Amino acid sequence: MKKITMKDVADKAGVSKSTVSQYINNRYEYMAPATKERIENAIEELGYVPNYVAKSLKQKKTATIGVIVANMLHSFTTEIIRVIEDTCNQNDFHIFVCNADDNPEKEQAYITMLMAKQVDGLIIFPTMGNRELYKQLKKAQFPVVFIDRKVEPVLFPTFMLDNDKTSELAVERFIKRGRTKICLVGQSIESGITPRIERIGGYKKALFHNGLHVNEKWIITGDSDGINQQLQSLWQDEEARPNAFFAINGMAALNLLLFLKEHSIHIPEDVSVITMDDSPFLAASSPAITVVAQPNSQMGIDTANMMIGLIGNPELKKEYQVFRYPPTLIERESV
Amino acid sequence: MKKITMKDVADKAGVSKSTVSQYINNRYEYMAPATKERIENAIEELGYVPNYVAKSLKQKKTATIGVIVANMLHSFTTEIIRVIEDTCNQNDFHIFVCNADDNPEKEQAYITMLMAKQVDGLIIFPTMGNRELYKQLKKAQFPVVFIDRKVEPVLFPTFMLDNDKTSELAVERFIKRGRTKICLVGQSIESGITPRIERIGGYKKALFHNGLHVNEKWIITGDSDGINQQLQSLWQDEEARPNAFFAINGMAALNLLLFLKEHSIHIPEDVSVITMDDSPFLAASSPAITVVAQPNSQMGIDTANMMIGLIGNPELKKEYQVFRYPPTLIERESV
DNA sequence: CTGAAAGCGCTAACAT
DNA sequence: ATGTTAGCGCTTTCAG
Repeated sequence: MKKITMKDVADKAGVSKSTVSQYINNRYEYMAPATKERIENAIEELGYVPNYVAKSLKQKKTATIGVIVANMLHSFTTEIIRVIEDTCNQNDFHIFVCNADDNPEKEQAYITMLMAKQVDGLIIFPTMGNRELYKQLKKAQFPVVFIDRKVEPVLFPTFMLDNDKTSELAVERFIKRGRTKICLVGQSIESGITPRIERIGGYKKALFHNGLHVNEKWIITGDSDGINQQLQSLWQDEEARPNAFFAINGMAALNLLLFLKEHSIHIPEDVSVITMDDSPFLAASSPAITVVAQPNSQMGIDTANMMIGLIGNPELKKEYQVFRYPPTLIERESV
Repeated sequence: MKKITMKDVADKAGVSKSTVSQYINNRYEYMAPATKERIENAIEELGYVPNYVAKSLKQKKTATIGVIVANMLHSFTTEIIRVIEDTCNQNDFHIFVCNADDNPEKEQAYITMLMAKQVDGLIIFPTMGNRELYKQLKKAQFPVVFIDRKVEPVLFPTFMLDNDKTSELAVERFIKRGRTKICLVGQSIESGITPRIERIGGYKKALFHNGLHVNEKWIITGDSDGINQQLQSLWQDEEARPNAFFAINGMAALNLLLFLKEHSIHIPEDVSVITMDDSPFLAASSPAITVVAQPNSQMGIDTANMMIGLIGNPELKKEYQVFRYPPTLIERESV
């Protein structure tokens, strides 16, 4: 089963390749209606599909955007990918999604691979471990947009949640309810991932503004095991027990919920809980969990549009501002 | 910022393009060490990245596999994508993921697009709406593998859950607990999506084998609204009330859980619940939900390996068997 | 309105 | 051990 090429269509229709090319690219202006029809039929009969690889080579553009996500098992991520895909499709771009798994080496390998594949631009949830590479991309004036996390200096347009506000929303909700012994639970901040650091910063600021002091013991970060152990030991000391928990991401929320369940600590009677990254299950669970949600769709749409704009006019500014999005509190039953 | 090509490297190293090509493709056999080093340096200094588009055009293969998923917001889907990506990467293939959104037209557009991009093969979660297209792919002997759903006749290797067994596991667990008024909840079966149909079939068989009769009112399918309404009206009639619910996918589970919550129907005191598609949240909720889980990783690995095998030796058989995977019951607190 | 021809960046015989 | 050459399938001037 030989591949059908443009030449086959041209031969069958009795015209030259270039005329077929015109047809494929919807430039019928000066084409005789009869010619057009003959080409149409030939394509139909042969089942011809144009070869984008050849087209891309010639045009030096692929109409595809590489998307490198930090963790694609996260619903936050998939929701954003989905709107990015929609927005790109509307503008005749395709996206090539890669999962860096929060691993800088994988990220680097994917960036190189996507460049080799000649993508027209890159949307990245940066791992924070490839500053040098980002600089090179900037020097090459390659279109890049960051989302969710920022890398200093801000070489590329960056779209992020207002993480300070996020923590403020949670803390003030707890205070309103009269719970001031507030514990924050999150994943490791060792690799310097901005949202985590900013949310902790925002938590401290919010406590301060409300005249509460920061208890370092009430800032728990780590992997599943680490979080669990710290939760355990924190709970030993009855004096030190918090009466409210703010989980700053889905994984931390899970560990927290599991811990509370195991120890038969009741929500909201014993402790209040607010988590981030809404999931339908959080609304369906008992009690339904109050969350701070982020405007995923808008962030995805804006990111994609910025990317498309950059591809159209790849003149990068020296430095960029970070675009911030306001979080919202979705009140349910856990506070 | 001009793109660096192989010619630039060749000039700089004082060799010909073909020698550079040899180097790039790790064929150093007959290459003088000095030459190798000069090329190495030239590449380094120039920051040369090979152009895969040109390579693909020449070699008539792209080392990329297209993956068309039915719904990428589903955790079942993302988990499988992840292992497919890993398996492909280990074999030096890349994957291009597209989200058909359970829409046959989108699926068709993506198939055409991916063919145009010259992918070497296609892994598809089929929407069931493109039988003709599948036949054409078969006729062209194009490597395709189906996952999750089957299309009759089985033109391509197909990897699926043993859906009969799935329902049997749930039904028998309910019976063991003494709950025989078992209601099944699922999404619409109008478009003929196999897992849904098979799970309903399996449910009926399991009831029959256990001497229970099938009550059509206890088979609820539809979209969120539809499920909700049917649940409402079913619950009106106290005589007809089931005492066990089997939700055959994540979305149905959500609707069910929400309904039970709203009506303060307690799990497991009032009704038993088993759902499908495990999610960490199901383990953390109160009560923790018993689920029937599928071996996602194994299915993904086998699917990817089959695809890679097919690409290596694209001789499709006339017809294929369906590879079935056994589900497992994860007992928690909801039965 | 249509055709001829050059070339995108790379690979793979085939020479040397 | 390295260079020469002929395309891969398409687009795009430029002629006619």
